[in-house]
Amino acid sequence: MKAVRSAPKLDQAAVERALQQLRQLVKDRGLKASEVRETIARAVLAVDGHFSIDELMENLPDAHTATVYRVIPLLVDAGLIQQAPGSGDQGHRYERAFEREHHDHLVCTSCQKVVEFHFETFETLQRDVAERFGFSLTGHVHELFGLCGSCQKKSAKAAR
Amino acid sequence: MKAVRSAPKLDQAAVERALQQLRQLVKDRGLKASEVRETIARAVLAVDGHFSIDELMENLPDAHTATVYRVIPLLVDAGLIQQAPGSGDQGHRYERAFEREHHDHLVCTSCQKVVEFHFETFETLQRDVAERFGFSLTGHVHELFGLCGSCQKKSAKAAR
DNA sequence: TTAGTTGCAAAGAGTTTGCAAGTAC
DNA sequence: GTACTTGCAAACTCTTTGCAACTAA
Repeated sequence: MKAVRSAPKLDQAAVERALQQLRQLVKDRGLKASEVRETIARAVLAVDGHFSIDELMENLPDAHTATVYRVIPLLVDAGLIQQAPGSGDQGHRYERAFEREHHDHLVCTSCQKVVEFHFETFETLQRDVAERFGFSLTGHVHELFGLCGSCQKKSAKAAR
Repeated sequence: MKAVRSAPKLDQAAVERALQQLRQLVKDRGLKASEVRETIARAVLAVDGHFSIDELMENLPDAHTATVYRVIPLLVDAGLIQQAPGSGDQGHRYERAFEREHHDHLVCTSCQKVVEFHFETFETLQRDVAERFGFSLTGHVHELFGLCGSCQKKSAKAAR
């Protein structure tokens, strides 16, 4: 098992590879090239951690909300981003998926700190479980919740 | 590892125990007893599988939506119900938690079939991961996605 | 020229909140 | 009598959709 760095910044060549991947999908679907779409793609690739649509909009003063909502599914399908934990309660959250190793999340329920980890044993066992029930596994959500070290100390202090 | 039955029906005594648990919480918080609240509690306890607020409302012609939304968090805190997979996209889903063993979910992304399973090894490993990062584990979400046997066959057929 | 893309406004779904009337303690 | 509960309607947030103007191919 190992911790995974939050999201190593992509260099310019990597961004270009991501855009190529997006262009390929656009082409395959018979869609047209668009400057705005690439602007949005660049913006999501520039984010280090998790983001909501709202947060993303702050870096996209020129793109309109509806357009971003229309582009996001394309970026997901192109493998540039994926849903991140915390999605659901107030708006979905995303994180970069492009050139990023698979990982799961450990979230502090007090300070919201997120540790990302990769544990191959989980992956193997998950495939075993799926197989056992006749499923072919295509994905999973695995999030652990708890109190991080410093929040444990804080709450112990507060209890006194 | 073993499959978990969807949600063994609660007998009357069990429902009473659940209500007692709710009453205790209500008391502890200095709230007042309420008939409507217990009606809602009985309704959620009567559901076998997963449910949305909307679906629950159909069994509660007398309770108002706002009231149900106000009571749900209380039922969660009392340990009668918990969030279920599928929450997020269009409204939260819940399932009974009271006198029900812990389990994770395996969901077919095509027909939405849900298999519940319990695999102690996951539980153990999760605690290990949390500990390794200095967290004390309080909960987790673990959902596996894939195609169930019959949907695999169907999609194989369709591909021909 | 044809069909996808965008901005904008309006609509939608799910959920929350303010308020007045009702009720438990 | 005080404080919690409920019904009701309105407000709110996030997301989607219809439409007309624009643009890539």
